[in-house]
Amino acid sequence: MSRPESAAAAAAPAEIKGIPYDHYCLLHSTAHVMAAAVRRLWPDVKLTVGPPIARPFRGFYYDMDLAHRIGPEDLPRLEKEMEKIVKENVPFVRKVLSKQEAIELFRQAGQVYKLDLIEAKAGGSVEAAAEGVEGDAVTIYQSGDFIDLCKGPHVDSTGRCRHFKLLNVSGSYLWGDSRNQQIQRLYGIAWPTKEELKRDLARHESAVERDHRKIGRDLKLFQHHPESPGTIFWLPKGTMIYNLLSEKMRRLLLSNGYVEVRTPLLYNKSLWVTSGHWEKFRDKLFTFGEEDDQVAGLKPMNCPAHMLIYRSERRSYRELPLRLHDQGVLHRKEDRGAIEGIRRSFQFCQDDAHIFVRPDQVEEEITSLIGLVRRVYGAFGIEFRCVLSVSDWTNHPERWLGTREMWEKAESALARALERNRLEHKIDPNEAAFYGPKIDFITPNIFGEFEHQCATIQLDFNLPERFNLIYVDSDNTEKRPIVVHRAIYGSFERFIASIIEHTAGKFPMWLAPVQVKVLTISAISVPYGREVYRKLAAAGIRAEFDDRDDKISFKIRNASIEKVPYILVVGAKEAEKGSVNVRCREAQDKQEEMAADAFIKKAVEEAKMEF
RNA sequence: GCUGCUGUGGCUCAGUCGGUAGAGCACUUCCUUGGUAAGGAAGAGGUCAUGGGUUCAAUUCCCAUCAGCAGCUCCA
Repeated sequence: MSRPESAAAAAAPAEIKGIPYDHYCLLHSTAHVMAAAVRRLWPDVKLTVGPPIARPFRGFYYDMDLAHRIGPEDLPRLEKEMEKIVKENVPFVRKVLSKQEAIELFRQAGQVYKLDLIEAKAGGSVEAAAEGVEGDAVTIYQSGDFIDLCKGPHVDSTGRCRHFKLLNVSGSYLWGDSRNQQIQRLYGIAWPTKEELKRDLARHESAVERDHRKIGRDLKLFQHHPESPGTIFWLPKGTMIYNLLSEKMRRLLLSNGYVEVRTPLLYNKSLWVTSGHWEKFRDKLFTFGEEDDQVAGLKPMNCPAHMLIYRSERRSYRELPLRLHDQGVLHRKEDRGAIEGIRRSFQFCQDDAHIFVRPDQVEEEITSLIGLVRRVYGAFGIEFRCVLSVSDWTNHPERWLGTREMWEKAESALARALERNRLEHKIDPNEAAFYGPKIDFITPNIFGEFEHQCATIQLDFNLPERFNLIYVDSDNTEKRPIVVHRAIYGSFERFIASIIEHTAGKFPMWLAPVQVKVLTISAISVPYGREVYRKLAAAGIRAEFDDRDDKISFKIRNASIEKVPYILVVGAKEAEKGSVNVRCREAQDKQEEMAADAFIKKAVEEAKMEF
């Protein structure tokens, strides 16, 4: 390896940005190869940054500005050019220049964005140090005639970058800042061996099949219509899932000290002014009415309504924690490009609750919440990672309500709770809600990378202040409660999207919209089949009866595509014995004949809810 | 919202180098009564997203709008 920075190299970390070290080097190097190939085809290209990424899939991209619009049809050509560079097998050579030398080098090459990086003018989300600029020292890597500003590390030579694939092209903002111009971004993947590349490509293909939008359409769970863009029409089977989750959560919470409320959708502007939504969340509010004093808005959150309920009585310290659960319908006017199937829509519904606590109750409450999250996600086998989102008062004081002191208190309380529950977590500055810091629980995306925010626990010292909430303490003095905003599923819509993608539509027995499908062999067996179907229904099993005039193999194929957990085949043989022939989704090659009543008993047992 | 791409029967997709369209699945009817992932036949179904423009003629070319997709930005 021609990496002269021996000290640094010796202490190579196990992984960088969640990617194993060696793979990181390969991805980064392949990004250079891609950029070099782009420059050969379109010499006017001006490069910005091209890092390895862990999300939405493990790969790399390179952001670049060039006159030619790169389309999908250009990718094969570009890949050919990359293959040539790989064949040339030139080493990646690291050099350290002074700032002045580097500026001279990139100025001559016409790489203006690299100059911005060196001179720290990039701004946005880009950090110069990550690109190889540290003090007066500027690190560059050269491979053949291609030189790039880069901190490294890299593989030893372009010959290592043989197994790659370019995936797509899209737009991105210069320096990741939406106020800047749009440039082009090329995505790719790379692996050390052909087999690994093949496996990853297969994963990308199967991801399309797991996509909740496709499964939602195929299994008739939900649909969308242009007449109400960005919203969801829940079909009977999707509604079944929705209601089961809703009911299950309701029971879980009611047995954990919550009470449930129902609150209006529409409120006067004055409420939103009081809550701070008018100031900090205005662009997401759907509003009605022209004259200022008559303006009303659809709620984007339930919290202000719950503040009103809390404030409606004089509260004692003995009542706390007061936990108000609300499955109210929320509306948020999202950016059009942000809506995605049911995962993000204009209208949704959280398994929301606001918990009013005394300061001495915060940590315990959060601990028990973490327990509930673990219980629910464990039941589905969905993994999560935690992120502590905090405020950034230094750079964006305008984004937060209240005072810095309040925020620091809230943030350290959350950090302590995470510590106490031994939850590993990342800290994300500048990502807090406008009223308080939060712990988000992130679940895997379709590639298995942690991406989707579902459960959330948010601490709020601001709304109690704004709504002037008080309780009477044991010493008969008035005190201010703290509010915990929390959701376990997050939203039903988003959680269902995750379940669909996690299970690929093979819902667990208790959640499957159709649990059992009874198929008749021929017309003779219809009366017996109907009898079995009725018994199932009477036992509370969600069953369907397929007595159509079709061959059994055809009906089995259909039921299999619908991913029904149990298929019961009934013919003359079964009718005679009072049995059913059971075909299980999880072991389709093994069919088992058993007494109809025995199967019903087993199905009822398995259909019991799991948390 | 921004950049790029897409929009043909319910679904998946052909096609028309400008002369108003086709398949498979699904649907209806008939034949078939068949034992573990597609039996056969016939039929019905589309003003080719919408609105303009160019043209003798537009589903096809151009523009706009709407909707969707890949990202960016943002979030439950």
